[in-house]
Amino acid sequence: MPRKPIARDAVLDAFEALLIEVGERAATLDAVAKRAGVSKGGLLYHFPNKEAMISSLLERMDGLAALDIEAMKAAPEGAAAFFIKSSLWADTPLDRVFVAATRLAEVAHEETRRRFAGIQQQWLDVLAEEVGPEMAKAVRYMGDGLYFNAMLEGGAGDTEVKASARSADVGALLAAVERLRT
Amino acid sequence: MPRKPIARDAVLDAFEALLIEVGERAATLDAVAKRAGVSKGGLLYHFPNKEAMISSLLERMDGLAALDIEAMKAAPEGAAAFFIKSSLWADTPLDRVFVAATRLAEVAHEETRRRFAGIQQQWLDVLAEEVGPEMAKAVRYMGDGLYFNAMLEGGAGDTEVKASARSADVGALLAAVERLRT
DNA sequence: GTCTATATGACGATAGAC
DNA sequence: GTCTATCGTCATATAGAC
Repeated sequence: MPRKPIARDAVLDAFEALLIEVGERAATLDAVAKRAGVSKGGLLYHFPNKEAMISSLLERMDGLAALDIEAMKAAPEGAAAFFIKSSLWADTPLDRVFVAATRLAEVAHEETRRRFAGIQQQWLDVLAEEVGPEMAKAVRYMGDGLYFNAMLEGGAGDTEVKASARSADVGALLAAVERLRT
Repeated sequence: MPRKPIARDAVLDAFEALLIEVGERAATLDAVAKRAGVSKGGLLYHFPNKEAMISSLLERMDGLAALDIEAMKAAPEGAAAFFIKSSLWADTPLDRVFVAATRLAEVAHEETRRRFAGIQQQWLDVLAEEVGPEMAKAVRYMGDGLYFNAMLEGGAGDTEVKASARSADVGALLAAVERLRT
């Protein structure tokens, strides 16, 4: 029963971190290899080309998203409140892949966009069960907006200040969700 | 009283269109020149380097955004409803610069991020006057979410279908805004 | 498995003709 | 003002040693 290779994951972690911190353009094979502590040749042994690396990142995203959907369904505070709270950047593994993958989507990477659409639809379905299809949309867009702002900041300066500012906003959004629920 | 140069604007339009349709990475000087119908050398006569082209695009964005803020303040249906409606992609000049500029922000372009932050703050101020600071945030994030989804699609396939799907969502969001206003 | 070359091809930018 | 030609740099990917 062989364990999953470690170096491969380290490379993927480095790719993810660079996408988040410096954007798609600077997440080059050279930079990823250096950050992962391997040579470029070593990197390309694990992933024959860059597209393969992206594919693996999307696999990781789908896996973590599936776990998140389950947690959302089982959340005691309700799916809507869970969704808003988890739309806030918390540096979780899921947050990280999401932001990383968004950097790729912005570069017009079609496969990435398709994956996002699939996950968003699942969220919407769960939300609709709780608050109805109409209000589910309002909640969904609020969460997307929260996420969008986290993503726009990325590794920019003063990230902590902005992140805590958004954290305060979550209270307002949860209050809004309460009012919409009735 | 010399009119503004035409070729310059044509180049800027081409740059904007490419950012929207194919993303930052493919919006190269070669591609922009070709689309604008000039040679690369011709392009670089108007804009000494790529950064200058980006600066001009951001100037265009700020100018159009200022007009939008004024319209928002004067909107008969109220600022919040105006904001939600105008967050929908409608292929207006402002919509176009926004999406184009977002492509740059995603690539960790600091100056672009700063401009966005400035505009968002102005929106929030106007919204707060109408519905109070707390609910202004809810409205703002809904609008951001709407915008985020339009942006994620970009020039992707089947854009029209998705755009009309979001158009239907606006009704739900306006209903939500009504419930939050009271 | 991981490394050091190196090939190949873009991209941004400059020089200088017209 | 707009063009062609070209340079320097950097990115992806390949070949082959260890």
